[in-house]
Amino acid sequence: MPTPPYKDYADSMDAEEAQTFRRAVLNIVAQIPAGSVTTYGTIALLAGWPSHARMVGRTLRYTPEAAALPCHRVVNAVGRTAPGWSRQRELLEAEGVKFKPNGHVDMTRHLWEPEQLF
DNA sequence: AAGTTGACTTAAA
DNA sequence: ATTTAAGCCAACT
Repeated sequence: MPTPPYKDYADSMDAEEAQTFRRAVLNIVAQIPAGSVTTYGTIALLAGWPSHARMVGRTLRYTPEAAALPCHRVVNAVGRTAPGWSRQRELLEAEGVKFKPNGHVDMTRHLWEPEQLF
C-alpha cells in the first residue's frame, strides 16, 4: 500500500460524515462475493453518495483497513484494474474471474449486482 | 485562492 | 478498438 498523505478526515465533509461515508464503503466492499467484481460508481450509489465514485477510489487507496478487505474485487466501469497494482489481476484470476484479451475483466460475467439496487 | 489531479463515469466520434 | 470531451468532487499544489 502506498503511504501518501492520508488524513483521517475530509476537508469538505465534516469529520462525522466522512467517517460514515468511509464506513459505508468498506462495509459494502466486504460483501462482494468471491469471483465477482463491482465498480466504484456502484459502491458510491449503494453507500448513499451517488457521484462520489472518485471518493470511493480515494478511500480504498488511502484507508489502511481496506487492505484487510476484498478490495481487489473493485474495478472501474469498463473492468480495468487499479493502476500500479499488478497483483490485483492475479488475485482475481485465482478466484476464477476471466479477463478479456484487452486486459479488462469480463464484466458481463462477473459484475456484482446486489438486490439493494432494485 | 485558483488551478490541477485522480483506484471515476458517460457519451460521442 | 481508441481517443476526446465533459461532468464530477474532494484533496492537493
